[in-house]
Amino acid sequence: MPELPEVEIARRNLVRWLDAHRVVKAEADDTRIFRGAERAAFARLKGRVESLERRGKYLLFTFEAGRGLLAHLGMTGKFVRRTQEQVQPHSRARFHLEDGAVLHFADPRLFGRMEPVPAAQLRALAAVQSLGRDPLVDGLTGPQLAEAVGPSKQALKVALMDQGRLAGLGNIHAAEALFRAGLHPARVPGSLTPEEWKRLARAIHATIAFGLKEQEGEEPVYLEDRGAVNLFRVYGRAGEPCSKCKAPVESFTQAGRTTHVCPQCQPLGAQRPGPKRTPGR
DNA sequence: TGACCCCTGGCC
DNA sequence: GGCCAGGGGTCA
Repeated sequence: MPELPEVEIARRNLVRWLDAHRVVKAEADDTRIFRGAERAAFARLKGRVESLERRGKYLLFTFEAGRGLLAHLGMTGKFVRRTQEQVQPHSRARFHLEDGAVLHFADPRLFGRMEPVPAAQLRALAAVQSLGRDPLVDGLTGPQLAEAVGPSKQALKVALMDQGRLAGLGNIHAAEALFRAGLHPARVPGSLTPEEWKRLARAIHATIAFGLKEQEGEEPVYLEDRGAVNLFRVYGRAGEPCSKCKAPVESFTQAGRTTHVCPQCQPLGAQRPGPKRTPGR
């Protein structure tokens, strides 16, 4: 699914496409990607895109004339560039460019979201305001991670995916970062040492960098959609031997999501993952 | 704070 | 043919 690296790749592609050619026409189908937002306002987006920012998994478009768009790819959304003749399955919204190309927002499951708003209001939207630190945009050190995630009473992985604490990590990259850091997803955030926070911050950066490197290119193919090729270290590998120690990778459910973990490389240790335990530090 | 919901392609 | 996947919003 689109998490921080996938959305960042989408942003880079869009910048490249939209820098070169203005939008001459925007149109969108009547689908639930607009939720409560005004679909007619989407059709008024045109001209040059002055800036395109990413915060967590959100894209913030600023068009000329003060028009703006907040976009979220949901779980299956992607932006692709096609010719006018090419048919794009599940196309929900389109930008027609002056060179004749068409940028489609394609989203089979309709979990994505488009919200046209005046550009001046983009940053004030609740969805954007409530986002925590973005590792790529804001940087992320061990102490900063500890400050953002440490106070959470939720399991470590659940807290990492809390967009209000840290913006951009989803189920896959959170699991991968924890594996790289050798930390169990069920650890209590308050129990991590400064050294562990540092390791985790580094692991998050490494996971994001890997995702960016693997997915750079014109056509988005999400890592988990690459057929038999699983490039992840633990995600989707339940029952397989761990790439480091050969112990079988395990999976369990946390907050309704599947978590993958190597019990050897990511020991839970002596800590009781039980509730209410005042964080030691 | 957690359970549920949306939605459909892909896989068993 | 049925179940699973899950980001994020909503609700109890």
